[in-house]
Amino acid sequence: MRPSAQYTESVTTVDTAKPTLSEVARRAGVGRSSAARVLGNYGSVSAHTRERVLAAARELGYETNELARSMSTGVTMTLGVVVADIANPFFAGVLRGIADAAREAGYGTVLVNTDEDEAREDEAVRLLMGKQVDGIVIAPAGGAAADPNPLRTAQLRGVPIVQIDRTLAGLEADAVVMDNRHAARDATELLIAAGHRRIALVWGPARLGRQTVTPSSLERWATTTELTSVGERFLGYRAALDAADLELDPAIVMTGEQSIAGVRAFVRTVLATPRPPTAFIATELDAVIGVLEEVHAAGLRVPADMSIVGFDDSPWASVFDPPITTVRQPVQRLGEHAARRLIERISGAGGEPFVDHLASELIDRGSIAAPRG
Amino acid sequence: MRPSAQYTESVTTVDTAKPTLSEVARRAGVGRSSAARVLGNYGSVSAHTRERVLAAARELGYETNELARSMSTGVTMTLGVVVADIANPFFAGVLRGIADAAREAGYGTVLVNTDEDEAREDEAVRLLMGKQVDGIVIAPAGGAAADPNPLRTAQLRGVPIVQIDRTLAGLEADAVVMDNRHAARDATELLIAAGHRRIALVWGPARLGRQTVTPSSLERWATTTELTSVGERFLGYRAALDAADLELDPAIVMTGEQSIAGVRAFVRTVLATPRPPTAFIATELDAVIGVLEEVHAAGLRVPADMSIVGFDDSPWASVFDPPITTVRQPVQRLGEHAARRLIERISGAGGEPFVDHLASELIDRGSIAAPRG
DNA sequence: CTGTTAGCGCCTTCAA
DNA sequence: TTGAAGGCGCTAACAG
Repeated sequence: MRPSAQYTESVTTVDTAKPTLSEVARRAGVGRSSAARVLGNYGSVSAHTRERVLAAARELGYETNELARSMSTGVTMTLGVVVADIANPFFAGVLRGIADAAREAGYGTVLVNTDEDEAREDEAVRLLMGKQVDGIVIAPAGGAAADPNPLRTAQLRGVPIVQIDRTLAGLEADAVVMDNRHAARDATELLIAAGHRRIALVWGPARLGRQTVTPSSLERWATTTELTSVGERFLGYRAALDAADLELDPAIVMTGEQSIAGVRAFVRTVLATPRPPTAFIATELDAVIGVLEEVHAAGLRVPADMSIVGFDDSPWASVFDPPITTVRQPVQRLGEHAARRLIERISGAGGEPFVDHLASELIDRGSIAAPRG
Repeated sequence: MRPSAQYTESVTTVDTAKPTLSEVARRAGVGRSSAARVLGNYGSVSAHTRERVLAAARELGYETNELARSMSTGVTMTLGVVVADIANPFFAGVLRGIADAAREAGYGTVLVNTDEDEAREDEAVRLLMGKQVDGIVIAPAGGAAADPNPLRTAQLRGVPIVQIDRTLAGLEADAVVMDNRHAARDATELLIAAGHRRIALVWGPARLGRQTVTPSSLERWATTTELTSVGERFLGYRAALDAADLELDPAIVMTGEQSIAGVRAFVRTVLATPRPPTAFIATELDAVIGVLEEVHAAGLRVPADMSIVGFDDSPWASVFDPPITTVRQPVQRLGEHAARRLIERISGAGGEPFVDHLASELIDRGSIAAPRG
């Protein structure tokens, strides 16, 4: 006969609903607050009551209602995460890092996708605020859209925010980003070192539009406090060209629609040119795929006829023939840093907002060779 | 002068904290319940009060506290999701589907990773229950570990559960899975049709261990109510062989450590055999990568020397040279189905638990050819 | 249509 | 050490 057998009847009765602290207290024959003290372990209780309460809790299968707890403590132990698309390996890795670091610190994670849509992003932040998350990790999509911007409001309300992957111009919040500028510069320099002089960038900043790249338009890019992966990669690319005294030819910097289709169109156009590039830097997964497709379709061989460097490493890149040289980004680490930073802020860490730059790694495989003739 | 200018002072005062329904009511000069009625839009209120309340809410930047709402309604409008690893493209896609379908129905999503660890899974379920989620989507890792299994307890407590990707033997809950058996059978038949007679399966069920595959051991697999992707794929493979009167050779069914390293070891061993297989079916992303690596390392050409069919399609597979024939699984759809089903159950839908099988698509590209002479 | 009165389950003074 | 009482912000019956 098991110790709890005597209670069997009431157990079966109660078992079907969620037992509350009061029920545990009653069954243990103690006051609610005593039960609360041992179940929430705080305050002090006699060894005797503690055991009685614990036993009662076990028998009832008691599980504390975090909602109620949050209600009275004002803390939910929950982090909100807002990203464009969790199906994108980049964000998936980041989320993994966030979730792990959060869990380690006892925090849960609620997720919202926005597809880079500002309205949905605002909605997402509002939702998270409604759920009373303790902090928010966000890859901000656009500028502050509405005037009473939910993100800023959240800050005002005292909810810490950590930006990832990008940075908003007017938002005074911590950020964890890749060191995209360096990564792109390294990639470009690797190609230059191999002898390339005409290196196409796929894709570059969409905003460049059709306008010629002037020193002043570039200056804007260089001096804004806003960080975008595309913008930074462009600047790194440019810096490398500058350092090598190579001219930046806007014709081989993709500025159109940022999609696989856009990439394919751009690559096809550029290859049909009198002076086609001898190498491509593909700054996104989709860019890599698009370039690979079109280069292949054009009957060019990598790296003999065309050199390629990609971003967003994948196991596939290494089994490719030839293995593709890529920039590997510590996505998971980025997520961990962001979560840890956020939790520090939640815990009251002060100080100016700062940007955490994570170095990525250039994995030199076999997709670069000297340019033809 | 903007309409709210007259309130500027109090706005600034209050703006820094989260305004409550009471404050809105006070400022609007109405009772709490009236404010509650318009903000929660239920009951009926005069147009006049409604406007006053709305105005006050806007001025204060009021946002309803979902926690408190949940507290009194007993509903959180939140789905819990438990998966092995969100960084895995399969689960990432599934999660995307879940999140989308959930959002559409007004539900939020909280995520927990388990790394296929049963203890962490139990912990995860408990956590979700603590957060009072309305339902749980789970890719169950193992058998019901502890006796008071959290998952079963959750069910007892009235929280609906939908299993995805796999199925637990004793769990009476809905499930949404891929039709792995058919997919594997189709893949195998495609190879057989191309003339292959020795087709290796990478990987197969780990449990097969070193034991010989006997009719009875197979029967167990076939009759259990437990569904695993590996097991089902193995059965599909076997069914295709049976139908073609081909013998199943355990030597070319991988049963070891399910990892890239395990795959490489297996492939190397099998290739060194007197009668190596002429084709590989790789049932996981990692299996595909491992096979590709080793086949390449062995100097074999695809598909001339070796045919390959993979699972878990990827953009990379199509830009590969040759493009890899793969089984594409509607991962996102799987997530959507699971979430919808779960929400139906939450909304009170009755009926026996049932299993929803999703068909996957065999994308025939270029990695299959007739076996060498 | 409106305000009053109770809770939801927990934490937290405050006396005892 | 322990219990009683009040409150977190909201919804929900209940009168008026």
